[in-house]
Amino acid sequence: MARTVKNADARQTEILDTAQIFFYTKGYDNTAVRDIINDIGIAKGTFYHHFNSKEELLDALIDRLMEQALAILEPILDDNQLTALEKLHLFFGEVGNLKIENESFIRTLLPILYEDSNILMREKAKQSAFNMYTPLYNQIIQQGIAEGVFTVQYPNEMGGIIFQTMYFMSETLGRLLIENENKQPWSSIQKKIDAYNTTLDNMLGAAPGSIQLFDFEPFQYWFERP
Amino acid sequence: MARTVKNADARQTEILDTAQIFFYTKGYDNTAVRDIINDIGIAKGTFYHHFNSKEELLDALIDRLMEQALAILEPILDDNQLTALEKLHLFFGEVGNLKIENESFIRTLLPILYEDSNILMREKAKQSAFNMYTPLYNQIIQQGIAEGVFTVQYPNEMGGIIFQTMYFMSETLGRLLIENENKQPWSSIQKKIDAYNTTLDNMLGAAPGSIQLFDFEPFQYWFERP
DNA sequence: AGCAACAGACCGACGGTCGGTCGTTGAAAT
DNA sequence: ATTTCAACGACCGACCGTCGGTCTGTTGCT
Repeated sequence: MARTVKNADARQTEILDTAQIFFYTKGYDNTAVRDIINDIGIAKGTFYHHFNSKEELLDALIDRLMEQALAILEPILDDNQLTALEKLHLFFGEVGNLKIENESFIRTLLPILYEDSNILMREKAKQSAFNMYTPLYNQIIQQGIAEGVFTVQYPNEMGGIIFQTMYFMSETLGRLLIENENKQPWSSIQKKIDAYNTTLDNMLGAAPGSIQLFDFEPFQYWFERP
Repeated sequence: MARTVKNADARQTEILDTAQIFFYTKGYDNTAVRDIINDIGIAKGTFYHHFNSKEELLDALIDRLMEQALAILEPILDDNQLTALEKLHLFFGEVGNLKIENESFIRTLLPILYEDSNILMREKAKQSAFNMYTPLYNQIIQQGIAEGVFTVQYPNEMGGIIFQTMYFMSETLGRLLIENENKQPWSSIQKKIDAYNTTLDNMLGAAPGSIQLFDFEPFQYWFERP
């Protein structure tokens, strides 16, 4: 095969980009290294020259995703104009990609993401996200305490717990969005969301109704049009 | 090879027993179907006569584990002598196997359990446990509300959230127990546990100090002797 | 010349398949 | 009541395709 030489960074980016498309489309386990290299048009040896293993590729991909997320989150965190509650809501909305323009992307991604064959990717992403989010949340919580809107007994321990709760909420709702064949009425979904919001209020010692992680309208729209 | 015939149930149990030992010792991914059949002394075909796939074996094993757990939990749940708080604490202690006599077993199991190569097993177990625990917790929560010790706005949604929080606490502590090379002092571990207990108090609207999921003494002992 | 980038034949291990074997069993035939 | 025998299903193990990963080179840039 014709040989084309690129510098290492460009080739790695090319592999990462292609892998990301495959992982989002077929899932990690169901994507063979062969799929990726055939699509790019490189040989096995080239791939393993840049990555020591398939799993290392996954790690690199997740690292990149985390950097991209951090690039969105840090400006929010550092914005002195925003209250702690506003930051919390922005954190969830911005990176959760809960926007109407992302609908078709999310609708195709979610079923793949939650397949059994994609567990490794999900788990690694969760671990990385946990490590990234925890200090950020801790900072927001401290700000909230300073503003008098949060009352937290163990502030430095709370960021991680908040992340875990939000993560589980996302996972629960994500799975509902997939499985929902109009089985559950919107009211019961809304109740679940309210329960999580209330739980977060209680965890943070915030006034009832402080935490509102979802804009209901677009989300209801998603649920009722499967 | 010499041929021995057993009835289907006996053979399946034999395969399950052997698989369990291997999965607990080497992990799911690192156990080959060949390992299991060689150990028992049966052929490939025999295995696939009883189970359609390796993953189906895992599912069956987890189902069995859940049944065993349920056999412990239901008598506790149905015991009219116990308060909601007592049941909650028993639930955690009994099935968490947090007993001194299990120490060596847990010390060998945990590192295997939390290996990347064991994610599928962990995830499936979590899903099954979630489905099993949620209604049980809901029942305890209702009892607690009736007893006046819990104040919960969304009782039917709370069981799942409680499970998730406890699950994450277990995972966090389990990982700390593995990784801990005496890095973290006991006081910081204790603080984490306290944070989770307080969080659960807040989530359930219980009086501060109601939830005490750990006996500190044996657990501290585990942590300080790695 | 030297070295990073690339190529692709090759390897062992894996989960799973398939055609066939043989012990067991229950009902029909004696 | 005993014998026969066909159907059943537990069991066998050679075989298959695919996978991640290795190794021995070759190419082209500096």
